[in-house]
Amino acid sequence: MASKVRVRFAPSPTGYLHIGGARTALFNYLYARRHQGTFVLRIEDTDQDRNVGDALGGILEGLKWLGLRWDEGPEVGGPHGPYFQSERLPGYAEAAQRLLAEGKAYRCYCDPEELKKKREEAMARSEPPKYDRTCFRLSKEESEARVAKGEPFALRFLMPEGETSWDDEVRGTVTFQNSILDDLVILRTDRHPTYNFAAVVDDAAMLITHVLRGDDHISNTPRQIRLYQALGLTPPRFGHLPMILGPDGTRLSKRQGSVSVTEFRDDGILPQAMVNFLALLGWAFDGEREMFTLDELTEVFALDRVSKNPAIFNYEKLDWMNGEYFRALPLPVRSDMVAAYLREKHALPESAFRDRGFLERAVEAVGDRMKRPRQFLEYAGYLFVDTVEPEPSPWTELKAKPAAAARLRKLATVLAEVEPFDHDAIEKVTRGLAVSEAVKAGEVIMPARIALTGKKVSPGIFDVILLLGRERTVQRLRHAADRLEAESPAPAS
RNA sequence: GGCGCUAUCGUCUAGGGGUCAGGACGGGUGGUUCUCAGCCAUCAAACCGGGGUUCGAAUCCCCGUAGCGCUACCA
Repeated sequence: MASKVRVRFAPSPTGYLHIGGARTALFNYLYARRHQGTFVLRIEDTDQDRNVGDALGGILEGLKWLGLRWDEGPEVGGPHGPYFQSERLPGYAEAAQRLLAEGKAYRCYCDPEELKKKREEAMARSEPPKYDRTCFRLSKEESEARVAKGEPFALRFLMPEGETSWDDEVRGTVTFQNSILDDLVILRTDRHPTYNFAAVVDDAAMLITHVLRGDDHISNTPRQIRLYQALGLTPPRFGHLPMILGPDGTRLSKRQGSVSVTEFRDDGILPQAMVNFLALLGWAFDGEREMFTLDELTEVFALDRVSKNPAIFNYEKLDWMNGEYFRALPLPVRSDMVAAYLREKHALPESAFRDRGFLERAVEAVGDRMKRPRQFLEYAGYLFVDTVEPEPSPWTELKAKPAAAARLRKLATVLAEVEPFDHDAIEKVTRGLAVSEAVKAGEVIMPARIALTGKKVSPGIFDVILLLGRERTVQRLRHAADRLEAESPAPAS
């Protein structure tokens, strides 16, 4: 048995948890749980320029919402902390110093602006934009002299000759020629480490055994492996997960839809659905079964079933899956979610849905028409207003039926008297009216639906009537009849 | 430009020398029904191209092509 599995998710604090990051975190979490390992959360905040206010909050919030609890990291601590790179600076400096002392790194005094210019020129000449090792060629004396003078410098790693390859957990053997790898900067002028260096030092210090990350890191891997070797460390296993692309086939961006898990949450997506959907992006169980809870996923997740090709984010399928989970929720839970939605969006005055019993009955009536809380008002909005203004198309349709007004009146009359005022009795008199009118039930029901809800689509009409109550039902039916007669030309006699 | 990765229905994918190439989303049709949703049934929809290897290739190999990624004192 190899050493205990330790994996990590290492986001930089950008303020929100990106969907791609969430998938990476999920796969790491699943791998850890599957192997009774440890899931570490580490924050890569070494770039001073990019650090902003509450950059961490959104990420922690997103992970918690998805149910991905980390075993070590911010808020929970652990034996390999601190878990913020900004608090681990001495470690990087020490490691870099060692490389410098061993001749595996060298000081570079080049001006970043200058380098950038050179790089662009090289690109223009269509040559590989590689650092030209100007400072590597400096004599030891000169280099020392310049430090002594207090000249600022960065530390560069001296990339060895040869080639570097590794056995990737998802792609098999990957090989890079070292000649195309740069002498990368490991310590910046400001004494902060760069990403590749910090990641290596930390992954080693935190005893990470498997690095599972996005495909976009694949060309960082040979550099990191060389860094491990230079530091006398054994590299972990690497596994590169396929990218998640937007519908247009390029990197997922805001232009193409939501990209942060918080946005999805605020849109009424359930964490179970998000987790399930994300798991299926780049991984499959057997190609048949696709509904999994987080716990079920931890039982069956396997890296050898991770796909190699990039996956396009399919918003429709997420929506479908969300519906599956949402409909399965107990009524009170759905009702509470709808209430929370109405409150947060100020979609209705608070008083309109204060009656929890009523709201719950309305949610029940809407039933599986709803895939997300925000769809509630589409199917039940007319319950919370004093008068309905019919939508133009149904109203026109209604006006085309000469007998409609009279039937609405008759329905109003029977409903005004029916006892008890319950679902079965209402259904009985309504259908009875259709029989006595010698028409199909729909000929009574559809006009009633339009009169009562203003729409062509609604929950079952008897539920609507019951919810509206006798008073409002009768009033709306009569009002619609009045209006129909007023707007129609007088019938020819 | 260089380097790397990838290539099965529109999308997510299963399969991995002999299959009617399977499932799901989305789409079509029919049924249930007061509409819609749901449910049930059903249909259409794919192995990037070219060369090999082989009795046989979507599957293995090579070459193209395409897409994506990386090419920073960002992560």
